[in-house]
Parts: sequence; structure tokens; C-alpha cells
Amino acid sequence: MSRHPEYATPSLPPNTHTHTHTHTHTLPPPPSMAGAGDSYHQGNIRMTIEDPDLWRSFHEIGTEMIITKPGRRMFPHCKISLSGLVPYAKYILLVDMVPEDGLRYKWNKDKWEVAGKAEPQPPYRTYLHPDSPAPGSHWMKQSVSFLKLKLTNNALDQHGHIILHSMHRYHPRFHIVQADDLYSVRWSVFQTFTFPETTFTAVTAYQNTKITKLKIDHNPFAKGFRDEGTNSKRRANRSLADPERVAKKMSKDSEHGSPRDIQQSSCEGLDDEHASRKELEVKAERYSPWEGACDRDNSHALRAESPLSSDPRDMYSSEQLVPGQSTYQPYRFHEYGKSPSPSSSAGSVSGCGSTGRSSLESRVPDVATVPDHESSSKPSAPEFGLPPTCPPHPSTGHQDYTGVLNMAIAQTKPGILGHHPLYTPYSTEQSLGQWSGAASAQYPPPPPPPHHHLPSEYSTQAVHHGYHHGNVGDWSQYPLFSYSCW
DNA sequence: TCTGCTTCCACTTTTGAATAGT
DNA sequence: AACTATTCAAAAGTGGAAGCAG
Repeated sequence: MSRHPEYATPSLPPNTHTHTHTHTHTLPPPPSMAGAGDSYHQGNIRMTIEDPDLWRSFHEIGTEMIITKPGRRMFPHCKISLSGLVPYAKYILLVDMVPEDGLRYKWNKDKWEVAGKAEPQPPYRTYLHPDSPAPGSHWMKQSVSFLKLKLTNNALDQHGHIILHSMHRYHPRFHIVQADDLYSVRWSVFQTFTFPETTFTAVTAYQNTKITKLKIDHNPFAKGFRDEGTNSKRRANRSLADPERVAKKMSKDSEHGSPRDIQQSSCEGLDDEHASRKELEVKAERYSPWEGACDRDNSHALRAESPLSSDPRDMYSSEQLVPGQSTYQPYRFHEYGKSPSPSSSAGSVSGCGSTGRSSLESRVPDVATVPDHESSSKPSAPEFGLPPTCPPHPSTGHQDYTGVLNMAIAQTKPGILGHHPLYTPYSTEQSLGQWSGAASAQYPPPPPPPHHHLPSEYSTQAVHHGYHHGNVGDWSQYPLFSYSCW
């Protein structure tokens, strides 16, 4: 983590930040809370992404992230700076990956093309920053890195990596939750931030040679592939070691050349879209990420049968582009006649969009909590066997689930959950806002949604989750229970 | 045949333990 | 004895390429 002394005091004005951060978003203090004597909620949280220029240079070409079975780090990796937190209040930081749309893509010569509908969602996971929970002063004193976050295409992954589909597009979503521990999360206010330029396509092998070059140029681990470096030497060595291979390859190349050479991309003509996208540099919202996740795991059942899923974008869109100073609305419940009372699944169920507009669909995350494997070897790691908490709701049949959290914990502080019982049905509620993701430059625009965006008043909302804990017995019925692997 | 995925390879950086020095 | 600095080996992270499967 790089140090940012200018963040040592949260009172420091943002414009004193020496880094170039174009992607910031400041949420106004909630009217219902500001001045109410609860300084904890007088948030004016500001999040900026580190290395925005690097992200932008990738984004302009069309960022690709390798996903592998054992898990692969992101590059560039997610690194953010925070300000406006209450220094002495504890916060939890989370990241999850949100499908950009309901489409599958393929690389055709020099550009991405739609290749059909998205695959059913893999188990939904959220990465918990290993420092969580930590006081605001901790998060603000330096930039926060999610370096160890790993992406995998292994749906059966036991290491807690975030599971994605290859050839699908995603963007990371950052959640800040003021909570003393993970069990308080569900009653807490979420503030969610996304950065459009962090959108990427998950791939098992790089498609765009420009991306490969950028990665090699900027990723220190890939130094060996740089032109001026040992790259050629290395290949020479390899050739010497295996002449048979070389002979094979040469004959192959003489026939039709390297496929990657053919794929030299040209992304001209797409800049307009990209430019327009720049206008909305960051999206922020206040709601539980779990809700958004609610329709995800549920997607198999929901999408197949529900007319609400007719538009692929609806399946995923739980966010809405948020104007910089949009109005804060602390209780979404009232907007939709939901009771804020902790009547567990009821809230979740309605939040899961089984009865409402399509844009209100929730995702049901895979709730098991899985640590990064480093933590598994550390005795200090918390015994954090969060049971999967996504039981089918009895009254709504198989389509509705209480929201659940499947957190991937790289390395968490001991005692984070120590005094709490081992259950946590993080009830989730669907965001009411529909997020309309701007397409990356080289992508064809996705089909327009068949419905209108929700009014802007839903765009940034805080949700106090007050659901009851679910019945533990119910969780055991859920197949994803098995995710406690430390 | 084509496309996407897995595996292995050689190389690099990172990490942490052991050792030396103050 | 305690702390800091240095060294070094192991582990982990890279993209390329070959081979495999559907």
C-alpha cells in the first residue's frame, strides 16, 4: 500500500490530494441524519481510485482480466483512497464484481462482439478487505489496496476467490459499511462506489494484444516479457530446451502465422461513446450490496421463468448512475411500503423483485464466507464459518431467497466475529435504482432496456437493514453451505 | 476447423526467515 | 538483550505457447 500522508487527517480538503483523481464522488450528508446528533452518520464520504490514468489507459482499449482456476490477481488492481469517514468509527470495506450486462462476448479479429446471452451467474462472492473492520482513521491514512483479491472461473472454488465467467464483462463495486464487526453489517448503512473505467472483460487468455502489451509494460511481474528485457533471451532458452516444439511451431507459423498477430486491434470510431461515458465518472449509492447480489444467484431460477428477466440488463442492474450531489434517502423501505422492521425474509423477499419492477430484482449471493488461503494457514484468522444464508423463502417458493453474503476474506483480524454466534443471514435488499452502465469503447452498445430508468431519487440511498436473522435450520438446506474452508 | 480452456514454462517480484551488525 | 539492516531462498505472480475438448 502506498502511503498518502495528505490523507492523514480526514479534515484535509480533498483538493490537497496530490494524486490525480478524476473519479471522485462525494455523498452529501443524509438529511435525515445530519444534524440529528448522530455524527457517525454525517457522512461526506469521498472515494477515489488510485492510478486512474492507468485504469483509463486500459479502459480505452478494453480492459481484460485473466481468470484461472487457482485464481488470478487483477492488474491493475483495485486501490482506493477514502476521506470523509468518521475517524473513530469502524468501517468494513467490501468489493464485489457486478456483471456489466447480461451478455456474453467474443473477440472477433480486432473488437469485442456480442456472442449471446450471459451464462447463469456463478456463486456470488464478496471480497472483504482484510483490515476490516478498522476505524475511519485507518482507512483514510493511506490508500486501501485490494491487491490480493483474486478472480477465478472455477465455480467450485474453495479459496474464496471471486467467481466470474470468461468472456463476460464486469465492474468492481466498492462498499463501505460503518459497522463494528461483520455481524453488524446487516443493520448498517452501505455506501457503494463504482468507477466506470474499472470495467473489464474476464478472459482465460488475453484477446487484445494491446492489452497484453499494456499489462507487460506496467505489471512488474511481467517484466520478463518486455521487449528490451530478457524476453527474447528467455524464448531463445526455451527454444533450445525444446527444439521439437520449435520445429512444430515454425511449420505451423509458416502456414498461417500467429493468431494473435492477426488480432491487432483498432478501436477507432469508438471514442465518442467513451467520451460520453466520461461524463459519469463515478457512481455511488447507499444500499446493501447483498441485495444487489440477491438476484444473481437466484438467476437460474428467476431468469428462466420470470418475465422480469426479459432484459438481460435488468438481471444485473442494481445500480444507477448517480449524480454527484444527489439527494440522500435513508429509508428505501418507505418508498416501497416495506417495513423497516426486522421481519427477515419478508423484506428480502420483496426486495428480490418477485413482485415488483424488473429493476428491483435482487441478487441472492452465495453466502458462504471463505477466507483467502493465506488466512487458512494463520492461526490468528477468525473462525468465520458463516453459514450460507440464502434459504428459499417458504411463502414465495424457490424463487425468493433471503439475501446472503458470501465473503471472501483474505486475512481478517482475529476477533472480528469472535463474540458473535456463527450465523449471519445478511439479509439483502435489492437496490431500487437501475444502473445503466455505459459501454466501453470497443463494445457494441447493449440493447436498450425495455423500461425506463427509475427516478433519480432512488439513486443514492442508505438502507438500514433491520431484518431478523433467518432460521439456522433453513440454511443447512442450502447447498452452498459447504463454503467454510478454513 | 475454430474457439475457449488448461497446463506448463521461464522469468520476475515479493515475502519471510536467518544472519550480521549496532 | 533488543532492535535494525542485509542476505537469500522459497513462494507467488506473470504472459506465452502448446495441447486438449467441445
